[in-house]
Parts: sequence; structure tokens; C-alpha cells
Amino acid sequence: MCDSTQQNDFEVPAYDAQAIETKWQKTWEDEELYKTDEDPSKPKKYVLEMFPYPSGDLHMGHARNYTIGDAMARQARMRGYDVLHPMGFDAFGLPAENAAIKHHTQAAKWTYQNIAQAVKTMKRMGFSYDYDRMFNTCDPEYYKWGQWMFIEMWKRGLAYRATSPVNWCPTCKTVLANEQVVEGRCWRCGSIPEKRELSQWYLKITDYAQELLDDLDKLTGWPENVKAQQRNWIGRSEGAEIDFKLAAEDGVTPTDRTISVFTTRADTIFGVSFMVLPPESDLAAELVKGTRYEADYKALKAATEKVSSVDRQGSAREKHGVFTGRYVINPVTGKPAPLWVADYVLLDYGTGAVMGVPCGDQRDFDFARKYGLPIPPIICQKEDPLYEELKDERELRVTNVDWDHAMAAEGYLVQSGQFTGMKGGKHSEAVDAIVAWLEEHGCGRTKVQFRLRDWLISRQRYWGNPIPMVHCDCCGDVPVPEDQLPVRLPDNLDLGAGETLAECPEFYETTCPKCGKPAKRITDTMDTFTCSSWYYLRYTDPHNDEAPFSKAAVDRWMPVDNYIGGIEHAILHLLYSRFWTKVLRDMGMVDVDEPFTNLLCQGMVKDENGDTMSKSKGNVVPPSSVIDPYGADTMRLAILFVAPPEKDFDWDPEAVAGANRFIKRAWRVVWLISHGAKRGEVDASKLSGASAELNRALHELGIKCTNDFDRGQFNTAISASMELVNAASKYVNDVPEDNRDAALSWRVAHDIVTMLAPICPHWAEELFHEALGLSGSVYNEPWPEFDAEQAKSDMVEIAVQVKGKVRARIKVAADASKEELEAAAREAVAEQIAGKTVKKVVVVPGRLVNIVAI
RNA sequence: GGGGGCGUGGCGGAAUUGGCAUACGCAGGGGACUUAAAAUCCCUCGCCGAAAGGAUUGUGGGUUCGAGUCCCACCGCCCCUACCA
Repeated sequence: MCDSTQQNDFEVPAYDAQAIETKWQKTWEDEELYKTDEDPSKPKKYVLEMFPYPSGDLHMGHARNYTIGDAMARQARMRGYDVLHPMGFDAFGLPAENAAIKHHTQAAKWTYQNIAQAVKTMKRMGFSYDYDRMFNTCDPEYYKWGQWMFIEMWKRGLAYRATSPVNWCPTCKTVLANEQVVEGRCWRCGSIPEKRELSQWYLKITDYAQELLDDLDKLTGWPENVKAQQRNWIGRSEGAEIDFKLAAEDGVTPTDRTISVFTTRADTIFGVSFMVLPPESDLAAELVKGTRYEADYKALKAATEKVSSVDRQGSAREKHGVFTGRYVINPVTGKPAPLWVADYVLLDYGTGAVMGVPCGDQRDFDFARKYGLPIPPIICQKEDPLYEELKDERELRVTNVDWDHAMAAEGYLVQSGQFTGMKGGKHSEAVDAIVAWLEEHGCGRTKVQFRLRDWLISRQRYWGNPIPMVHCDCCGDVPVPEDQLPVRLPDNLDLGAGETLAECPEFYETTCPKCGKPAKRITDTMDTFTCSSWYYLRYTDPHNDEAPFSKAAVDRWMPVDNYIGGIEHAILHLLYSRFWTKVLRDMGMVDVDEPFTNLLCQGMVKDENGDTMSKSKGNVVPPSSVIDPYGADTMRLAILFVAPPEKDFDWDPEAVAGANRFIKRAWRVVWLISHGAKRGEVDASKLSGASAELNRALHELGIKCTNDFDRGQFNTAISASMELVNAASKYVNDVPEDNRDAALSWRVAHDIVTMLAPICPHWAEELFHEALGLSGSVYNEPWPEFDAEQAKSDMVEIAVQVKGKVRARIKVAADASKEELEAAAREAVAEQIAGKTVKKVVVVPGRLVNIVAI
């Protein structure tokens, strides 16, 4: 299939990708080439790709992810770093369990089969993982430590059990964390979750909300959009908590009962025309009980429960509410406001109660319009005619507006007592003044509210890490003693027959570790995201059976310097891991505050038409479809060359063919230029003509390639290598072998091989040995040094502009003075500036001369 | 509604601090080799124009000697998020 070329009186061997790749993969494995060195004299670099879920063989997305990481890791090694580059499998999860149910087999079996296949493909791609450090999260040696950490968190009050309404996925038959309800649907199966009241286990991520938010600013190596997504998710909001007294049934007399609201707009308190509770509110149920309002309330509550989380989305949705028959007393004005129940209020945000200010909030406005509640103007734009009328008005005189929208965020207070005339808005002087007043009178206080909820980690599924707790009727929840860890998953369940841990007495029947009486194990397992929240720490010390990892190992390697993975984990995995790291830091187990210094979210690989690849669409391009005809090196090159790593790209078979053409061309050029060449010092001062030009190109392009690797811009690093191959090809064509500089030729051949080695390792290894005659491995070859001085040429072409437009190009000595440049430039454009006055001349050496003539 | 990002030839994309826009590649055109084809090699290749030349980085304005790059407004696209009070 591959040709040989008859040129320069010598035959270039054919490039046989399959033979070369098979040969070197075997050698690398036999020689354990990719074993981590652990050489403390070198600076460390920890390169990590997000480990895969073994749902089958690897797909294009994995191939891209790992190719990027592998190129980084290999180049870092050549640059003299001690590199940790591990891989493993995020092996717990539902697909394994579902497959086991379907085929009446064991989840473990399905999982380990898939892992074996994925590892085979990884090796076939030539990835430089330290396979000795590989582990799977479903290995008891690993999940034992996840259980241990859970117990440590429990001891510190960071893990707890609580009963509250949770998202239950009817398809996956388990609860979900808030983060796992994406656009109102289950992140895994797309079903619409139901709300259920259940006793579940949580991790107290909210304790770290502020730090998780603040430390985002430290993450200068993270993409802006990921940080923005996390900020939004954490959702910090500064406001005030304000206490309203519940009025007695007469509607005016204050009682001792208080309902507090959270608001970011305390400045609008004079505009409160009602208060709203959510339909799930226990207080609302209690207040309407036995009244004539009860029936309407119950109907609303039932209707709300039927509306799915998907339908609840969108601000266009109509609001529904019912009056409770009761009133609350505005603490500032002392006036009563009716208490309503409405479906636009969320039970679990803020205090679960909202003060209704139709003038200042669009939702309240819509609600007031629908139910005929007053809309008193208390904030105005200065342009509004109402402002002139009310600007000095302290009492509530006008009780309704004819606006069709709530007042915009900012304006000036009117009809607001002593605060009238102040500027209102979020974080405004009016807010400060009113909150100060509330604090003084003991009925309000500043409050910081987060949107982030605690992390619900229990799952009612088999294939996960068991929660290592025992429930005893006498002692309550008791942790499993450390010497009994791990709590092992039983492997004799017949999942196909619908058996679960909750129905497996051999699993759950036990005795209380505290009092010894019969007790029951918790049969929930932990969210798989707990397993992936610390795996990067385990790689530093994967065989440790006395601790999750040693302090020394984790201190040596953490933080991860380059973390590469998909954007879909912007919140989920990346937020959980940050939390977990901070918890372990507070336990004294790690020193770092943040686990991942630089984050690269690679783009998606789509099909030829720009559609996402999926089995159901039948448009999946498997990696083998490229590796089989062209080899792994072509695959790797094509993936990295076609687009910058963070961008999506559409799969293009022509681009793959092009990558293969380049590899073959570069192969031949390396062979040709290295023929008759000799390793030795290149004396740049003795080079002339084509040799001098080639040497100059070598250093220029070498610097560019090196910089591009540093920036993670593999596509341009490759284009620099291509230019060098082109330059070498021209040299070989134009200069007979006898006239070539032997040392330079050797160096160019060598540098092309080393510059492409991180990307096309098999190709490079073969040339390293066969064309260059070197021994060892190109993996251990130091990255070449390039010299900026030698990249400069004697003569440069610069542009001559007249008033910013290029009018001529002149060749000048590279070291010409500004005066010389200006003189040469004036001469070059003499015609254009004739008869004009030169007002200014800008000289940028090496680039251009701009003559401003009028 | 809120947040983040993007807009450059037929296509993927380059242009590191404001300094010769379109590097590198794909596709296209021409040629060499071949009985022929494939492969390979060489040349050519953004737009209008015969040419001289001109216009050009979504649109309009601004700053500057000079703007793809900075500022303002608008148009279009993508992603995330959402009754968050």
C-alpha cells in the first residue's frame, strides 16, 4: 500500500504504520517505558485526563481527550519534567447495573470486560499512561477509602441524614442530586424526576459555599465560562432577612408568630402589598386548616405537584395563587398585607417565603395584576411623570399604577416615609438605610443567601459504593468501624430478578458496632460522583493499603497541573472535587486548596454534518475506523491538527487523509535529509545560502512550535512542524547531498522527529532508531534547544505605509537604524509623498514604516 | 430574564504585546510521471478588475500614525442557567 521513492540514489523504506505501531507498543510495554520516574531532582508535572466510565469501547470524544493529554504529557517529559500521567476507570454506575439486569449477569463482569476493551484501545492509541497505577473505582481497595472518608466527614458533621423533598428519577429508580437534574430532567436518562419526601444522606457542601466561590478567582488557568457556571450555581446573593408578624384572625392585631422573608430589595419594603408562601409550606397548610380557604389551597397544592419540573421552567408560565384568609404586619409601616400561597415561590430557597412588591419585581407584578392586588408605586425613574408628583410624598397616597411592567432595577424612592428620595436598587443607599433601621428595631438583618444546596449522595442502587453506616434502633446511625472496612458489595444478587441491596438480608443484617444488638446496614450506595471526587489523589499513591494515599506522595504531585476533560462536568464533577479537596485539606490530608491548576475543556467531535454522534442516530465514527487503515499516529495528528483543542469540530475524512499524507511526506523527508548526514555541532557562522536559510527556519519554527506547545495550541505547533518539513524538503530537492551541511541535515532530521514525537510517537520512535540510528527511546529524548539569535535573518522585508496604507515593500538589513529605515522608506514611496507635507513618520524596526503625509 | 463565548476565503483555521490580514492544511485548477488510473512530485489558488488598481476580518460609529485585535451601539450564532425573591 505504501510506496517507496527512488531519489537521491537511495531507497526510502515504506511507511508501514501497522507494523511500526505494533512493534513499538510491544517494546514500550516490555520495557515499562511509561512507569513514573519519581525523580525528585526534576520539577514535577501532573497531567490528567478525566477518567472514563467504561460503558463500552472508547469513542472519538475519548480519543480526542486522551490524545490532547498524551501530547502534553510526552512533551512535558521531553522538556525535563518528572511527569505523572495516570489513567483509570470511573466504574460504578447505572449502565453496568442495567446491563446486568438485562442479561441476568453481574455488573462487575460487564464492567471489567469493558475496561479490558478500553485498555486495549488505549494501548493501541499509544497513550503513555503509567499502567501500574491504573485502578477502577469499583475495586474494593479503592472504594474502601471512599467509605473511610465518608465516615471522617460524618465525624466532622459534614455528612448527615435528613428527610426532605428530593428528586426521584422513576426510570433510574433512585434519587438525584440537584446538580444532576439538568434542565429539569435526569442527567443520565432524561426522565422527569418526581418530588418525594425521603430520608437521605447529604454532604455539607454548603459549608464551603463561600470558599468555593472566592477561590474561583485563584483559578486563572480555568476557562471563564466554567468559572461563571460555578459562580451561578453557587449563586451568592446579598440581601436581608425581614420578620413580619402574623396577624391574628382579625387581620390587624399582631401575634407572636413571625414569618421571615429573604429579599435583596429591602428598599422596596414600603411597596409590600402581599406575602406569598409556597404550596408545600407546612405553615400555609396549618393556617387554612378548617377554614373556607382550605379547599382552594388543597387544589392548588395538588395542581402544583402535578406540574413537572420541566413545565415549571420559563418565566412565561402563568402564576397561580390562593388567599389564606390571614394577614401579616409590615414591620416598617405597621400595616397589614394579605398572606397568599402561590406556585411561583420555592420552598427551598431563602426562608421559603416572599414579600410581594409588585412595583419592584416583575413576578410579583404579574401576580398582583392577575389577582387584583394593589401595585403601590414606591420607586420611580426620574423621567416618569409620577416622580414629579410623588417625589416628596412620604405617605402612601397613590396605591396603584398603570404601568405594564414592574419598575426597573434602579430608581428613587417615593411614598416611603423617611426614606423617600433615596436612591433604590440592589446594594443601594436605600437598602443600607432600611436594613439599618430594621436591625435597630430588631425585625431584620443582613443575610447572605446561597443557591447551592447540600449534596444529596444516597442512591437506591446496587452498583455503587455502600454507605458505611449501620442503623440501630437504640444507638441511631453508627459508622462501621474502620477495621471492618470496606463494606463489600455482595456479588450474589440476582439483579435480573429485581433483587436490590434492600432485599438482601445477607447484606443488611448485622449487629450494632456500639451496643451489639441486631441492627440494619444502610442499603443506599453513594453517588458515583463521590468516587470521582478524589481519584486524582489516589493516583499519587495507588497501592497504599494503609491510607487513601500518603502525605508525601500527594505533596509531591498535587495539584494536577493540566486537567483535560469535557465541559459537561463544569459544575458536577469539578465542583464536587473542589469541595472534596477542601474537606481533605481541613482534615490535614492535603495541603492544596484547589485540585486542578489548569483546566482544558476539549470541544466535541461531531459528525460530518455537525450533528453530535450517537448510537441512536447511527452516525458514530469509531476510532478503529481510522486506526485500522491509517494507524494511531495519523489519528492523533488529525485530531490535534484540525482544530484548537477547546473547539468543537466536525469529523472530516478528507482531513484524516491529509494528516496521513503529511506523515508519509515527513517520513520520506526525514529519511532523505538524514541520509549521509552526521551528528555534530552546527556552526551557524559557517553556513551560507540554502543551508543558512534552513538553519534560520529551523530555529524560528522550533521556537514557534515550542511556544505553541506551551500554550496548548497543538494545531499551530503542528503547522510549524509542517513548515519545517517543507523547508527540509526544499533543501533536499534543491541541494545535492554532497553540498548539504551534514551536521545541519542531521539536526533538522532529529528535530523534526522530536518535535512530532509527542503527537506521533510510533512514527517518531521508528525514525529515531532507523533513520537517525539512535538507541533508547524518543520518549526520553530532551526537547531541542532553539536559539532566537539564529532565527533572525540578515535581511528583512518591511512594509512602507503612507497614512496607514501599504504602498511599497522594501528589503533592508535586519539591524538597520531607524534613520536608515526612514530614508529607505521615503525613497520607496517618493512618488506618493511628492508635493505633500510629511507630518509624522512612525518607524517600527523589523515591521514597517508609516509616513503620514498630507 | 441572567451569565459566558463567538462572528476572518469555498471549508477547518492562523495572526503571542494594536504593526505587512488570510500562516498551515482541506477542497479546486494546471502540469510532470504513467498505456491508463491510483499514489507521488512541481506550479497555481480569497474577492472585484483584462490590467493598473480597489474594496475587504458580521454592521455602524469611536480612539490611534496604524484596529481582526481596544471602546460604544447594533445584527447574527452557539453554550450554560433559570419563577433564586
